[in-house]
Amino acid sequence: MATFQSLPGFRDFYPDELARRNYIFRLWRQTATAFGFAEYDAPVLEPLDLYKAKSGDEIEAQLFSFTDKGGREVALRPEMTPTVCRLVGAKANALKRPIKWFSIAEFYRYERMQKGRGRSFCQLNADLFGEPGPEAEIELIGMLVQSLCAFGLTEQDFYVRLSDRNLWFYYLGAMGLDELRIKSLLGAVDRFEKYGDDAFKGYIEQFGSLDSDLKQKVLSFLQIKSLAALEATLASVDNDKITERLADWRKLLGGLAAMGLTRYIEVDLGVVRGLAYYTGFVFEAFDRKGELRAIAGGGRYDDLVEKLGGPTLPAVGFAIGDMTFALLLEQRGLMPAFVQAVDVYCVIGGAPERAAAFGAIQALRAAGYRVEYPLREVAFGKQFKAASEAGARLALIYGGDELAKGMVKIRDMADRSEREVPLAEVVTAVRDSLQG
RNA sequence: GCGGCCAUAGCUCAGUUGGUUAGAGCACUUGAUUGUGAUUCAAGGGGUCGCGGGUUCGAGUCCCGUUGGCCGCCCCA
Repeated sequence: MATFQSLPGFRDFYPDELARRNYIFRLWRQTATAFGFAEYDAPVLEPLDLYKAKSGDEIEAQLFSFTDKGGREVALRPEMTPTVCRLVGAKANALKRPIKWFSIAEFYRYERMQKGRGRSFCQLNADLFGEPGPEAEIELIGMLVQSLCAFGLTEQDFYVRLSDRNLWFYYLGAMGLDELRIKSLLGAVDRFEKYGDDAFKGYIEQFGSLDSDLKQKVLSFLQIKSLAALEATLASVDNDKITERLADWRKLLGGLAAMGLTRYIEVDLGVVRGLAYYTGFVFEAFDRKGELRAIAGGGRYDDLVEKLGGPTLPAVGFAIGDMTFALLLEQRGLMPAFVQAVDVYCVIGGAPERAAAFGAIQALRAAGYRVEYPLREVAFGKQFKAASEAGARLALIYGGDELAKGMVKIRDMADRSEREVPLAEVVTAVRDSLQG
């Protein structure tokens, strides 16, 4: 047993695991780039206050935080949103709108480990700043869906639940409730799926009682699963904000429909997301089987840049975590096997042949081919076996017989055919063989 | 922070009511094989049985603690 282990909840990435992570990152990056998002990165370590500012003590308890040698209170980043707000806020006036940025980064939370959750994990974060209308949500939800579809996932595998905190506020506000009561009720809505009626306990403790008519209205609102039902429920409420908001909904759903994404989207007012900084549309992606925790989540946060000291700047963002996502891909058999196949394996007879082979090996590698050869003298049979195990498409045979004629033998590992080419023409011969 | 289950080789696991020097398969290395790759055969390396304490003539095995892992609760940005 090794003396040292990685810290609890942290992951080592051995080559095959890193290959899988790189695969996920590569398709995420490809997708984000296709959607016109620009990649950024920032420090892993941030001032603790950056996270204290926007969240409460519960959040702070799950931070990897400490005092550095200069006496600064610092924390490993638990999420990207405050950081990206800091970056955008600092240069907001110089950045061309809309600002579309993404990052793929590692985060740290001091939490108990669970399936799909560790103390370190990676996320794709995408954010769009400067667009107050639902056009921003269309862009981000479209990208979210494609970030999952890029791996072969379909509407059979996942769906996106779409909801709106604004409409909740307008609806409950029109009934005369103040902000405090509305926020408490939203907390209950968030928990209702899990706890049923017990979800309202907090509200009752806080405000003494819960009017049964109000409760009925909340319950029927959170069960709304379509735009039509939403419009029907709100038809009786005469309120300009609600009318405008329903227009936003139509624009958002219309845009997503035009992108062909309707089959991935489910309107579901039961989703409100716990986090306080969301201010409008919110959305979460889940696996259809309901076996895993949320795959992705996001929403609008129009006040956060300003709260963190920047200008007023509307924003929408989402994040996908790598752990649950990788579990989903594995469950659906969509995680490819990664074999680091080489293009060419050089079979080398002895010391003089080795010297001759090295020139070609260097030239082929410089030309971009993956070339391997045995570091030590090994019997021919072993070398062919090694070539085969390395997945080589070609074997270059530097043997005494060939070199005596000024030739190299090229063996096609798949069909076992062989031909000889002059030493000086090895690179072009390899190129021809690999292209053909 | 709370609860359940678990811990023997790199991996998957055997290991009898507590009894001599702790095993298998896979993987790895080497050889059979000094010019031709998926087989086969042989040999080898690798374990203070997670760690610490206790019971016992004797502990991988029983007891306590601890650390780590898996799963769930709280939480989930």
